[in-house]
Amino acid sequence: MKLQLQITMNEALFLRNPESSELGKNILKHSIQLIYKAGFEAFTFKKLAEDIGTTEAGIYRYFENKHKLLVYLTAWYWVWLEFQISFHTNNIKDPTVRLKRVIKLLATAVEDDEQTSYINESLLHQIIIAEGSKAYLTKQVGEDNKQQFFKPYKDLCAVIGNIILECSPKYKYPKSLASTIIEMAHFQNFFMNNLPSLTDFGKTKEESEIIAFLNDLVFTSLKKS
Amino acid sequence: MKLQLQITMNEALFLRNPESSELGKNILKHSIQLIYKAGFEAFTFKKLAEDIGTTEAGIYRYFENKHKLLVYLTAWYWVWLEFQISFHTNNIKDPTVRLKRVIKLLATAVEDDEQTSYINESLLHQIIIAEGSKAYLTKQVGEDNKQQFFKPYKDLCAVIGNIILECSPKYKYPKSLASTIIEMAHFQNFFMNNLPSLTDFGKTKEESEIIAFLNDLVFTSLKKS
DNA sequence: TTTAAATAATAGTAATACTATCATAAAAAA
DNA sequence: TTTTTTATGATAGTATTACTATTATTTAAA
Repeated sequence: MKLQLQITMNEALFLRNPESSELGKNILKHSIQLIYKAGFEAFTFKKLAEDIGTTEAGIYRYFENKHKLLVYLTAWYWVWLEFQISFHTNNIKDPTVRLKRVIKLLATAVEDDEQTSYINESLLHQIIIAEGSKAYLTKQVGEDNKQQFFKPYKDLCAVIGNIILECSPKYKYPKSLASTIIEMAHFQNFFMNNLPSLTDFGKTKEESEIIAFLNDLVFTSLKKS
Repeated sequence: MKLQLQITMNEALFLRNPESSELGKNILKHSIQLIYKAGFEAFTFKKLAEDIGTTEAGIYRYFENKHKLLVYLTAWYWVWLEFQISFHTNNIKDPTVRLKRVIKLLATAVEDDEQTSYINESLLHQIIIAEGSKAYLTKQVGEDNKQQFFKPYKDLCAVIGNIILECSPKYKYPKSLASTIIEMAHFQNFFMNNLPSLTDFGKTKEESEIIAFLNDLVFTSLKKS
């Protein structure tokens, strides 16, 4: 027996539910590997099909295009991460301890959790760092938003915003601080590894330093107010 | 007579210097308009050529591909912004006043300054907000960085980092805070206008609120240390 | 056992991202 | 002024991408 956590995704993100078949699961699994290896720009459905051993048309039955697939993967990640957060902060009363835990979860490379065999959370985390913003930095962001594609991201942001308010009820920018924490947990990681002079962690390249930076940033802001 | 400020760009960014000819200047001018209107993904050299009234091959004589053109535009913007910052903070002794001025310049929509007829700084600022990260969020970031394509961005970050240190010599994360300010000045703007629930400014959509948020974030961090 | 649904195999199209060639016009050097 | 260089325009062509459509075959459900 095995506990399987099933994430229900927005139906408008796919044509056929990829979690409902072997081919679908292979699409998720191999797209994560391919995007991770080649980057989103070089990633094509043709290469993905070859990788899986199916045809291009086969992929198109599941996803309209690669943008939708990226949005699907990012949405999946945010849902998963919100679950991780609620799991790991459960029963912690002190909101500052909870917020610290959140920052750590955001900024730490995840280990593949084996619960979902076809999603490698560790690779997916790396994809979110390097490609995640491309899901919304488009001309269709308004359309996509209307279809609720970014709800998981917004939900996570709201959760973190609420913890911030618990820490400091008078703080004026809980949501902006929440989105800042999320984005910076990823960007500082990308910068540290690729453009190190944009950070103070170029020497050590330690995630723990990003966590320390974010903790300092957040808790001095909250202590004051 | 007119004072013309000439920005010297990294030669590896182009095949032929676009500032050296009418066609080149047209490429810059129209690419800014097109990327602004259609977004970077939908932007092609063919459309650009049609817009200008030249041929695709004509564009390729100046830029190797559209990625290089985007990197060129972003690099140009950061050089220009650093000049704006040094101009507007000149003779201000108090580093906190200077840092506030910097935050304001980063977060404020610029007016087209007419000094450079073929570059519309206002549109370019919007492009940087929506497309700027795509210049470095690629698999080639390492290669591009070796060729110094991101030097203007890093220089600006260093300048801001130094002002931060002047404000607060013991602060431990000047460069990370600088890159956070730069990125968040843009991302909070994008979120405010496109995914407002990720911010606290969805109602008013005022840039002044972003500035207030960043000031609060930065100066509580610096006051403490 | 029939019927429906999913997949594989194949083909085809329009657009994208280029490269190459040659003629001509304009500007710089001789 | 003539020659030579350099930039542009016009045209063509290729490989890849981003799809859509059709039909046959396999698998699973009724």
